[in-house]
Amino acid sequence: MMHDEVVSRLRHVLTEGEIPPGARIPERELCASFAISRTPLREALKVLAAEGLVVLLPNRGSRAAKLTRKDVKELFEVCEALEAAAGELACPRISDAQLREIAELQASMVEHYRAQDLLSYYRCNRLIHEAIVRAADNAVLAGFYESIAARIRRARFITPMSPEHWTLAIQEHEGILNALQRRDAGGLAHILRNHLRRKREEVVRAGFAEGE
Amino acid sequence: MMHDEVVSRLRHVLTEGEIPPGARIPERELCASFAISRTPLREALKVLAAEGLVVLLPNRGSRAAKLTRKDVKELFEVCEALEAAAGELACPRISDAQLREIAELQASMVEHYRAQDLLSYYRCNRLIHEAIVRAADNAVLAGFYESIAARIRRARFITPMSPEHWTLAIQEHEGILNALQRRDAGGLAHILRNHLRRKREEVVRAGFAEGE
DNA sequence: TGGAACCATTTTGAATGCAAAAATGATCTA
DNA sequence: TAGATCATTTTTGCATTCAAAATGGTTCCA
Repeated sequence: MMHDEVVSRLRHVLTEGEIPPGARIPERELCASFAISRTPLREALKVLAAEGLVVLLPNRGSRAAKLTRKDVKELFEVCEALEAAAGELACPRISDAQLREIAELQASMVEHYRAQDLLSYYRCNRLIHEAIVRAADNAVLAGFYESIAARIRRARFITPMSPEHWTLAIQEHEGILNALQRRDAGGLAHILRNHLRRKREEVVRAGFAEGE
Repeated sequence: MMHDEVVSRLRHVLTEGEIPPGARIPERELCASFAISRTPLREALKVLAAEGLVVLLPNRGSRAAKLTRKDVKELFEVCEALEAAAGELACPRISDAQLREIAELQASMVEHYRAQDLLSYYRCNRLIHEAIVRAADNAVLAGFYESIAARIRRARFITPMSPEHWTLAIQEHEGILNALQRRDAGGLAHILRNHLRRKREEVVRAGFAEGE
């Protein structure tokens, strides 16, 4: 198995919640389940520790990182800056095909909203944001965004969504698509910032705390 | 030796130019010079590969990453967003002591400019930018900034600086300090963006290319 | 009975060993 | 002599091993 694949799989295990935040990471079990030895697994753990998904306690093993309130605040602050930058860069760079793709995603997202299908809604939402970042055509930015998003995702997963927020989020997304289509970089950046700020409040309000 | 220390030392070896970009990383030599075995060194290599300082070629060892023109462009684009965000966040958060510290750094930087001491100037410049990021009080942002700056630094080190650019940079820094003192978040973000954009042009103009 | 001290077990972090892949270079052929 | 082929050496990636540290449990004594 490729090194990057181990990192990806481990990241998936951590982000998609199979190991809850704060829990010990069972080195031996994961070795068995990935069918690799401790060496490559430990390499992957160090990489994810550098990313902030894992905390390494010297001589006491590794744990899935907990998100403190401050972490959430910091992650959202940076995410805001990155998404706004992505939006600004995407406006002049986005292709018509990419624009169509986002419009389609937007349409199905609205469908899921109508059907009150939260999970499918989240999936579309995520795909749209990722598509915007991709349209910015900046690998460094995309990497950082992925890393931030992975950490935030866990927090968002556990927050319920109030009907008002949901409606508002849909409206904001209309604005995002609109700004993209008009190639209004400044406007898009502004909307994305507000969008993120609201999401952040939502997460924080949801009484979010995994411990400090 | 602590794991993080190996990463730091290796990062230093790579960024401060002891191993030129594109060069093979001599695993055995580094093991000897750090007095460690291959396992912890390889762990550090994977971490730095995730950071983008090292490229791992499967079964063909690791090399110090080369910066292509596109890399430089991408790094500066992200750096712009991060520094602007840092400036915005720093304005309401910066303490008087931190402000004084930056003012002092600014003063000695001007001194070095007068003395045409480029190296000392660079050092002060770097410390100022780092101080602003620190004042933003956001560990995630600081981590990303450090990672970006480490990669950019090598490019900047090899670019000479024209007298006009240097004078302009000094002027921009006056503006930066001024905006900080006035706690003008928007203004500071704007100046930092321009400042970075100019630095980027400088680097690109310097015929920068380590290869594609 | 409560707690401290001690020992066995487990876990961690790093060195070493081993098999597979790549680089090197020596030989052979046209 | 140039190029190809194959054996040798080196390097890489991973599994295993080993020492040190932490954990857990038991015993012993106040």
